[in-house]
Amino acid sequence: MARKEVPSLVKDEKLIEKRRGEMVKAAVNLFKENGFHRTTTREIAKASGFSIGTLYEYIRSKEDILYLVCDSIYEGVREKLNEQIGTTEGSVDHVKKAIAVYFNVVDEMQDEVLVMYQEAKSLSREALPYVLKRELEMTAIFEELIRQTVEQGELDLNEEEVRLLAHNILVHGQMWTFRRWSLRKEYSLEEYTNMQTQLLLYGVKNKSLI
Amino acid sequence: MARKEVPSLVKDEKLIEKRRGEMVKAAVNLFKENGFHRTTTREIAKASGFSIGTLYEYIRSKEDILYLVCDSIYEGVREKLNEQIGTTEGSVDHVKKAIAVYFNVVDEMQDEVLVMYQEAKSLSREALPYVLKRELEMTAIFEELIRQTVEQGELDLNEEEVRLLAHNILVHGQMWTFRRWSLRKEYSLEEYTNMQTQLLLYGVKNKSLI
Amino acid sequence: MARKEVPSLVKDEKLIEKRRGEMVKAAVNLFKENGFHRTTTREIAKASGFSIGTLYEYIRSKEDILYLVCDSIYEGVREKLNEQIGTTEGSVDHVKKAIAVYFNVVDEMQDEVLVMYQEAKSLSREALPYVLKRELEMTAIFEELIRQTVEQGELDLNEEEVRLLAHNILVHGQMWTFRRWSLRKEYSLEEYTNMQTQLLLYGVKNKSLI
Amino acid sequence: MARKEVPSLVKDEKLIEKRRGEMVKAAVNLFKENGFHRTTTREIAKASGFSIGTLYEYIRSKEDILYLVCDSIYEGVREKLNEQIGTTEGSVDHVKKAIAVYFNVVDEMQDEVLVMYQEAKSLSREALPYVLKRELEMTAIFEELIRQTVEQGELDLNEEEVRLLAHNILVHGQMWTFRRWSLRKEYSLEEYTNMQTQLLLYGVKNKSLI
DNA sequence: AATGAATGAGCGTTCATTCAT
DNA sequence: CATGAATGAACGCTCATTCAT
Repeated sequence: MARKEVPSLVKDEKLIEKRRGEMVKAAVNLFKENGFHRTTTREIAKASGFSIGTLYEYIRSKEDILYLVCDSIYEGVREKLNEQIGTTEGSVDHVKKAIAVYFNVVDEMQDEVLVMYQEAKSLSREALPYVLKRELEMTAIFEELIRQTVEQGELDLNEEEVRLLAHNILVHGQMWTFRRWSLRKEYSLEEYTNMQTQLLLYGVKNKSLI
Repeated sequence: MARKEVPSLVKDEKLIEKRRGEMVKAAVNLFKENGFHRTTTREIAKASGFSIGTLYEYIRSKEDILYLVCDSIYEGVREKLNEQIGTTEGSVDHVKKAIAVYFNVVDEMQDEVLVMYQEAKSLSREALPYVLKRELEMTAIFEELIRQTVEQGELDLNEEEVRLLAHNILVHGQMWTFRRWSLRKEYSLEEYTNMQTQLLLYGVKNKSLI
Repeated sequence: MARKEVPSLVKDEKLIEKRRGEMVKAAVNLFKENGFHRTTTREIAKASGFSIGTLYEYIRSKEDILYLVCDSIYEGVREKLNEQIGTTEGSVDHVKKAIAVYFNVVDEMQDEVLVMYQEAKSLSREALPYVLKRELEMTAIFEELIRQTVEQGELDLNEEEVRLLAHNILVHGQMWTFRRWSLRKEYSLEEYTNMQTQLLLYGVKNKSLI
Repeated sequence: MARKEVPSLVKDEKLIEKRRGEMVKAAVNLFKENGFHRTTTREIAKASGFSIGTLYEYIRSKEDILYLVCDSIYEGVREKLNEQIGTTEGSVDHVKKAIAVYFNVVDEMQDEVLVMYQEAKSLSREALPYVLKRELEMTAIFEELIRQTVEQGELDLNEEEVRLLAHNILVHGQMWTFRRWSLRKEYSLEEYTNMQTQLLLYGVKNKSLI
């Protein structure tokens, strides 16, 4: 199960790529504003600069657009992540760096990320697994990094904790977009990143431990 | 800004309360299954046991129902929380207890919680603040508890960290519903609660600290 | 398998009957003119004096209208036939009478009959059998009449021939509508009836028999 | 009024003939399966092995294809008929032979015949007469044959009866395709041919005559 | 002569909402 | 207070046809 094939009536693969890119871009903006259900296919066509007929030359259904949007956003996030993280032996510093990079990417693409997490539920039972797969792939990046750091002896976590920590990192990134109505008022991205990194890795300074 | 007033054509306040309760109950079940947009007012009326005409005697628009649903779910969570947490001086044990209680409540009402977080975005700009307010109230419960624990000297956090920790607790509860497709496979609620409590309060056992 | 149930959102059975009657009437006229596929649901709604929304309160799909149209036409033909033929012991005179009555009915309802035979093929595989059943019921009326006449000893036919003759009568009736572009130019209904009756029952005066 | 001229953007007459032949062949198969209205021009182009653009180089509109299809089917039936009947002086045996041949041809081309009679009504008022003309030409073949047989003194029919009998023969052939859902269950082609020939020419053995 | 991307009018259908009873 | 028939704007989608290449 790699990526879902979305059939098109147009034959030129290059053109498909290009046109779909334009459509996805327009769709993201509209979904951002009004959500998937409140956005009409005509609006998407118009905002992409195509007729409704042309839109349907490149997709089969409105839901295809949502899938392409989700897929494209994941791809965007992943790409930026890979660019900036690179592969190294694991270390706590590297994990911290990765968290910062990830939070940065999420911040840059906050609208897209928000759209994806809020609308993905509208995907059909057929398409959903492909998107969840992508989410797991992203989690896996952090899992691997943490696992290596554990292997290097810099962190002390069992396998289950590794996975949960990776989950938590992902979620805190998403929350920066989900709850921005609240978080943005209180923290800058840098503050949020520093504080969450601190809490994620060291927890609360806790006198009861003593 | 307390609760939003939803006007009704019916005068009898008792009746309004009762009927709306029935409508909300039916609506939650339908939203759970099909989401807000895919649920029709006719379906809600039918599932509530009323005619479509009667439905509109008690609300003005479909969105009113969504508002009432969100409000009612928050109320449900809050009620259960208050019942089981009570007010005490703060202590780390008390915080742990509260986390466990909260995660439990979220687990019991997982469908409702999911509905609320996924559909609230469909509320109009007018209604949304009322719901976000509710979210802040819930955060405040944990903030207060943590703040007291800090005051008791059992935790060492500044005000910003108090708020972020409260926020994180909330988020990890929601995450149990949001990401259940993945988490449920790996952990039981108890495991999840224990591990998250551990990570939230003590962070990762971290040799680099030494 | 009696008649196909066509669900309606409206509860009042009397009203359903009435409204559907109006819709069918309007639809027949439009189908006559433009055929089923070229007629839009909006045209049918308008010609019935309803909004498009009201139309869909009484039917589920455009095809339902076609089914109701076919059903209603068969019912019309059958009713008129039963009214005028009555049940008697079979006799050649009675058969002749029945043919004349049937041809008359077909002539009166020629537009409807034409519509039915030309458009029934557009019914779904699910609905078609119900309509074919109706056709067989009509054939059965003539079969029975002929069979009785054979039993009375006035005609000499085996069972297969009885059925084929009944079938031929039906077909010659339909032919009066199908090929009216040609037949009408040459014969009046009375002439057509007389000549076909003659040919059906006595065949060609045939010297080679001698 | 011979055959309708269908303009083409292509000059090469040979090529037009060839390409249209391929298009018609593909179209017949598709119309058979789904009817004229449910078949798209794209499907026809694809099934013919051409692009949609090329299709429109050889016809002006979808309806042109229907006309060509009908014309081609008539031509096919006529050709087969001429091949096998030949021209002779009329005789009852010859008429019987012609009926058998015609029923055979109709049986062989039953799908095509069905398509033609069911879809011809979708032709525009402009094209329809050309197709009806073809039908009359076919009737004329039988009229002539019967007329000759009358002249030979083997049958006793006036001119009107000649024409009606020819009509009836045509119609009974068509009915073998139209009503095959019923007839095929009861009779083989041979039985049907024999019985109809019997009834057409000799009518019912009728004791009331005596 | 051949291609196929582009077009947009028009289709069948839905559903939140109203209002006469 | 309760009902449910009526409404029509708006939706997702199709497909015959055109025309630049």
